[in-house]
Amino acid sequence: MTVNQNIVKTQDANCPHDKRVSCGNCRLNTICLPISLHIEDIDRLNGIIQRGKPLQKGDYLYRANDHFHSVYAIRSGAVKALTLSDNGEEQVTGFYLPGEVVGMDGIADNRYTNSVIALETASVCEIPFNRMEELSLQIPNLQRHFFQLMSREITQDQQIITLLSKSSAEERIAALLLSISSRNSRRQLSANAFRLPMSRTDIGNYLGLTIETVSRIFTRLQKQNVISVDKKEVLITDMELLRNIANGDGHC
Amino acid sequence: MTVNQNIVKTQDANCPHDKRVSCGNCRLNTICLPISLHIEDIDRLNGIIQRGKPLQKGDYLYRANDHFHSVYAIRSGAVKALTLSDNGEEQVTGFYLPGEVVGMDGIADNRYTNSVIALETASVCEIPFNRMEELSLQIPNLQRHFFQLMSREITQDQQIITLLSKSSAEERIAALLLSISSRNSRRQLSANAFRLPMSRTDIGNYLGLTIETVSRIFTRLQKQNVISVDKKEVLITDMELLRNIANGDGHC
DNA sequence: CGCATGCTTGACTTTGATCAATAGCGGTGG
DNA sequence: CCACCGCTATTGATCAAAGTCAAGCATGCG
Repeated sequence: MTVNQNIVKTQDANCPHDKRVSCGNCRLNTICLPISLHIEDIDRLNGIIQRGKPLQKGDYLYRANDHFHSVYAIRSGAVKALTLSDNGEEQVTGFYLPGEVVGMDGIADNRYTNSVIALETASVCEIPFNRMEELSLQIPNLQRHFFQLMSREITQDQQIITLLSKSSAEERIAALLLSISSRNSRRQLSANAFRLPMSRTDIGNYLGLTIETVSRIFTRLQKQNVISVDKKEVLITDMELLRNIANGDGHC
Repeated sequence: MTVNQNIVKTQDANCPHDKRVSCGNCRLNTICLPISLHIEDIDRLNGIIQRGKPLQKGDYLYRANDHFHSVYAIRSGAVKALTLSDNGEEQVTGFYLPGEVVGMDGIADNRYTNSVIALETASVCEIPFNRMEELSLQIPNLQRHFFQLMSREITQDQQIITLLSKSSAEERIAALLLSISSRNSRRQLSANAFRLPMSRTDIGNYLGLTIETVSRIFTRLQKQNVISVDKKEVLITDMELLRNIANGDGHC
């Protein structure tokens, strides 16, 4: 028994896609769960959560126009969300990393407006929305938590709006790098060295730039000794300067 | 008595800023309330709603960083929401017309991230959020309604992201005109003739364009006989063409 | 009336898009 | 093993859409 538990523990620690996890022992629960939830309430929430087999790179988690029934917390890996615009081209609306939640766009009309695609092998926790709603009626903090989650999505989308509306190509790239950096450090990973899970094309699409511009900015930032890029590996060598660039003080 | 009631009724019909309104008799309740709410539940919701004196043009409904305690349904007039970006300039994040709800950005961190300012004389219904939450625990449809409201805000913000990321200046203006048009017709107003409540500066700020570009696009659309503009009065003369322009088929 | 404000229009500049060529890399099969 | 392909990324040359700068006009208000 003790031996078995040790094995499980070891696998938990080593494999980020391990299915045998509950919210109670999940390393990400400070990110995706409200801090003020009681242990027994966490167990009740855990009881409704479904964990399937991991998505492979390129797999859809769901597609735009699918019937909505769940939101999903990313457990490992990374995904992108994208909408089809009226004239038919894709718009990447967000990248989601472990601990973050996708799918809330589907609540309004009971259909997802985004498609979500794995950028690399990724596992997710499925939260059936109807059951979460029922549970929320009994656990006020859970209700509050979901209101907050959705509100945060709103404020983040509005930050993207500001970025697209007001910032130069260089500022947009800098802001994206800083966003990924801070989200990594929230998960106890390095804020300075990381691997971008998405392609240049995805970055360009997300930031409203062409792939050529993205590439040029990366090399320019590298020449300015702000970052060092090797394919998808990024090393931020001058965090302070990167912040200045993101805030538009790059050239003044 | 009968006479008095008639007077009240007359004022209701004539003055959109009249305070003596309840959700039950509000002409906008199909827009801002869930259809599936029972009459007695509407009364309970109405019981927590506060209606103050109207805002005058330029008045703040609340300011970014204010402590969050309420969301607001616009009853009459129009308001704009704006954030301050990191480098200090304003970004208009939305225009809100009667029946629409502002303030949900404040839930995440108990502080508003936007400021909201009246574009013209406007009256609002204040919905204290804590009391709405309590009521939601007893009225599942109300909980669902707020999830949907917030989800709709998310999908709308994502549409703006797509607009800013992918569309030309002309497409952005066309899309804004169509948005206002359809929101007007939802309130039984003309889809073709209306008054823009916001300035050219606000439009440019919202759409990521300079005021000069906004002005030029308006005159260009007018020369193409798509719209007719006189100051803030807009007449859409070719709805079909305007839709084509918004979808990027304007020149192909 | 004179001044401030908001809008329009014109001339010129700049940023990022477009077009095009090339390089690197992983997989596949002869 | 290496020749070939497909895909992604980089780099350069040119172009165009929207920004900037500047001037002028209309409106409204003390």
